Amino acid sequence: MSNNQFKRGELYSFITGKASTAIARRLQKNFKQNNVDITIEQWSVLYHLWKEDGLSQQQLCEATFRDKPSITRLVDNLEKLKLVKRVASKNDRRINMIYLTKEAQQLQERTMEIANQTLNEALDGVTHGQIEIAKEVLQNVYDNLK
Amino acid sequence: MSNNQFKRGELYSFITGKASTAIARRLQKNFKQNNVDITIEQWSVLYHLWKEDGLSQQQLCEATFRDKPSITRLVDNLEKLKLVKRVASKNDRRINMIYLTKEAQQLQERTMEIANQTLNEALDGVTHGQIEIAKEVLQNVYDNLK
DNA sequence: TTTGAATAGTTGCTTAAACAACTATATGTC
DNA sequence: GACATATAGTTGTTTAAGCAACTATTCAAA
Repeated sequence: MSNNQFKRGELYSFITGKASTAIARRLQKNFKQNNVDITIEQWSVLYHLWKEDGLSQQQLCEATFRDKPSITRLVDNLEKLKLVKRVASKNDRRINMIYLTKEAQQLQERTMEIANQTLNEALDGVTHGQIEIAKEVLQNVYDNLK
Repeated sequence: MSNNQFKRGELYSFITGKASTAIARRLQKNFKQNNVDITIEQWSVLYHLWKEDGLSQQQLCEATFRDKPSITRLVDNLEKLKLVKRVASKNDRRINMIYLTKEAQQLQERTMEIANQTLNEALDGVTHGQIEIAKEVLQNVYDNLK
């Protein structure tokens, strides 16, 4: 089934993802205002480590939809900030397991609160039903392209 | 009215905009396969100039949701590619009017075709009604944050 | 067991975003 | 007209994405 239901202006806005850009910018701003000095990209890596600590870089690639060089460099920067540590796997020395430091563990509650608040700001006036449909569409788009 | 209807995993995916990232990557790939050697960011600037040639850099900032340095550098690169020209305004010498070259005019039809095809790939299996609702939600989010 | 392929991660290069600080021109007010 | 202020654009710096080419380790097949 083929669709061609977008007028050009709408197409453009969909492609550029101006809504997700706006959310990202607002989240970054809210981090800054709360003296959380990390980027949202760094936060997105921590987010997955809070769910499961000790992921490999490869697993972080899959979780965050980033390529390997991007994760290498994000982990580099998180290590400089003393938020994670690389630990070579004993079974397979190609693999780096990434572990959170205590400092990073303490960031979880604070930043998740800020992220939730940001999402509430973003979704003000949007109904639950609308959100469900938007989620379905975005997931469908992602599945079509991955 | 406040919403807190996202579970964390969903929140994350919404914030990271993985759908729009996927569309952007696919569009870039499709450009490349068709030997269109521009970035999608450069294309997004050309897109607005095709709608109205001779916009100022400031107007391009507003149209593309970018800040001034971003537009300065995109126009720099488009100028290097000989796709646009800066022309100082006679009325107000602070202003650069950006004009498409013939080369850039010829890109319009080809690239819009690729963009439309890409969007069709992305939206395969999504109904018109769903798209309408998703658009509303994304616009609402954007308006809440701008 | 050696050789070739696959996997995990790194490095180099180019493009872009965000922010602050800057220059140049225009405007408005006294 | 002089001075403060606003506006348009540029430059410097840091962070990140995407791609290709690279190293190191593991695995598999002959």
